[in-house]
Amino acid sequence: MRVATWNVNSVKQRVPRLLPWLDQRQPDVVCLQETKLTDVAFTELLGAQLAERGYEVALAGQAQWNGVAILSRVGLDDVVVGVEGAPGFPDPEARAVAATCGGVRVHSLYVPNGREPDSDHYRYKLSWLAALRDVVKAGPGEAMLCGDMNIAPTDADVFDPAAYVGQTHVTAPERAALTELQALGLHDVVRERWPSERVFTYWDYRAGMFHQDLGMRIDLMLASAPVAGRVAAAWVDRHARKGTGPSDHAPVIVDLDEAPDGDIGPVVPPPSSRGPRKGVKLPQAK
DNA sequence: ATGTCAAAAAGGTTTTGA
Repeated sequence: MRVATWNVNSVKQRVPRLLPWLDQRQPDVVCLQETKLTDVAFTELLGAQLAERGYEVALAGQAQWNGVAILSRVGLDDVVVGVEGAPGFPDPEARAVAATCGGVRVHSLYVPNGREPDSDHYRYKLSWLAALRDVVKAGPGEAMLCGDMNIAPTDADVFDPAAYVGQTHVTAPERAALTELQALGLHDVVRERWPSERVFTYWDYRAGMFHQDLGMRIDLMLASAPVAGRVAAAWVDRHARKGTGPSDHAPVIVDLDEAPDGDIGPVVPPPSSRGPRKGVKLPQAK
């Protein structure tokens, strides 16, 4: 099962990049953030084209800002919009949707930006993360938190730690909130796969930042242990940040091996019942 | 020039958010 997350920075503007990307990468589950559309407008824009590709869609949108979605072609059950108990700013914002897809509780998350440390928006971010932790804690054991966390977990996740001192995304309270979330048993599967590589998911549009690879890793896929143990690949699709009309974020893609209990998808028959493969010479009986 | 992009209200540009 291939799961991806992508902050598209307006799904309306990104249609010419999103549809070819779906066709090329063939993700089974896609978490989108910053769709910036109401659910009605999203469905009018993409409903038919996603259905054609076999995706069911769970939406938590609003006009103009924010907006998240989950696309799935491996089932989409028990959809929950929002984070129970989370604050608004001051009204609730469209920042979370969860669904069970292929046996995994998938969360598409757009964590508040925080703007300035110690601002109202920053406090909102921290409260929102605390509420998210409580929801995940009460949830099932097979879970993936996917999305734009607006936090760089460590200094290795920003191009120049000195340039970010005193700015949001890197402060100790934000990192502590992320650590508390991960303390529920979640694995940062991209960092675990690439422990000492330069890996970014976001590059500012300005000043040729992408071209110089001056970015941040703020889009994360956090998997509970049973899911993390199935990770076959985990990577950032930098190609999607190139070319004409990209988002300022690249997608993150994680491939999961089949669940060990085999309740995901069709059971492959054992080799003995499948007969010889083409081109394989069997010993001849005499 | 915060070397850009996107949305919306206004307005043919400015404000807000990232």
